[in-house]
Amino acid sequence: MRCEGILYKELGEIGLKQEDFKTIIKGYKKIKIKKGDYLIKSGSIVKGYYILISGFLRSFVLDFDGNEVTTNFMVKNDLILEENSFFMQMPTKENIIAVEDCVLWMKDLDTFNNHFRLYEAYREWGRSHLVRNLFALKERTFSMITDKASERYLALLSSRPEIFQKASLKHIASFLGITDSSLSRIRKEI
Amino acid sequence: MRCEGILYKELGEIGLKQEDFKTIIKGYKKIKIKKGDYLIKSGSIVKGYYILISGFLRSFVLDFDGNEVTTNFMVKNDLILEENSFFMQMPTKENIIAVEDCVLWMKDLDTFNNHFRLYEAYREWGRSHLVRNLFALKERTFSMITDKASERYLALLSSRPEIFQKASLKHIASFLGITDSSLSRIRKEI
DNA sequence: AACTATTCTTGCCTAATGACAAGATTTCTC
DNA sequence: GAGAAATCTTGTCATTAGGCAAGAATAGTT
Repeated sequence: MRCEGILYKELGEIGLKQEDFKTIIKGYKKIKIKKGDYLIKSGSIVKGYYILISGFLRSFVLDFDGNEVTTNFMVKNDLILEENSFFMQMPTKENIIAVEDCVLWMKDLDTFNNHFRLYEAYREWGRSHLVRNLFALKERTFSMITDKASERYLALLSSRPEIFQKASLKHIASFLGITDSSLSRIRKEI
Repeated sequence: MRCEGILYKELGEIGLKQEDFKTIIKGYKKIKIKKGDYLIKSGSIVKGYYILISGFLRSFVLDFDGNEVTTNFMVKNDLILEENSFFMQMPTKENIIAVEDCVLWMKDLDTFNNHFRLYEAYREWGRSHLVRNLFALKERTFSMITDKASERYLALLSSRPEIFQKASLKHIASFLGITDSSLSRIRKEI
């Protein structure tokens, strides 16, 4: 099936035996959500991690005044994992909303833990995802400190151009840590 | 031995059998470094993760112009883990330098992987540390976007007061993402 | 197509922070 | 404890980005 290609791509190359691979694959359920639906809602406990088959998602948190601050965008093939809530089973502060209709693979914590215990290669895979997320976040924080908004804008434009096809400038601005007016002016300059 | 108290505190409560606990403890080597020494140097491959027994450390990266940007401070009991370099065995961009003489427990990757494979409780422990680090980093990034410098200063002052005893204002300023002059003015206001 | 809502741009003014440099203060070293 | 080095403060001025509000442009809806 076409959709499973993503799981093969993600998990097919990490050195699992054929049958173990099948078990792991079976642990995923396919789910669909509509544009505007929430995949994760602030205050709830995240029940699974996801791999995005198709569509586009945006995550955000609310600041003190209730304004949305966009924390990330997720495109096809991305792993969607709110670590703190998923692993600790605590209410999350994050919201993840579908910007377009989305199809995803989902795996719940029990299944995950089971497979994690059984398969070393799967553990490696999970760990490397966590590490990559951490690394990306560190880079983002660093960039917030050292680069000015226009530089962050250009960097994002060249590293993740898909975002600009699907997200509004308002949300991109908030992801960059600036207001939409400022982003508009920056774009005018360039 | 007094130092081992930290390991007991970290690892004693995670539900390991007595003998497994002993094996894990034995995997640590004690190391000492002097004030001004580097625990981790940019460009090198990190060979272990550490638990700080005593002393104070500061991590930083260099920006484009070669200026230090302080990324964190580490106090007694903290876990010191440069995930990307340790797990992926790639050269790190981070530097970690001893602000005071330090004593640490260290565990290398092979030993870690071994124990990680054998003991589920140890896996849990490692995972929860990664998750906590990620969470803290997310909070920091969020704060960089939503709070102004003076608020970040006050938040740091109340959440991690030890830092103000041991780090210079210059380094604290850079951790907060501002210049030392700005920090000086902020402190004057308050 | 007409209406509405949302997004995006722009103007004007203000606030926050940086850059640079000069002193003041503290710390370190011999 | 004298001198050097690093740290911290302060002043002046420039730059960046925000707040607010009004239009322009776009998308969504019936």
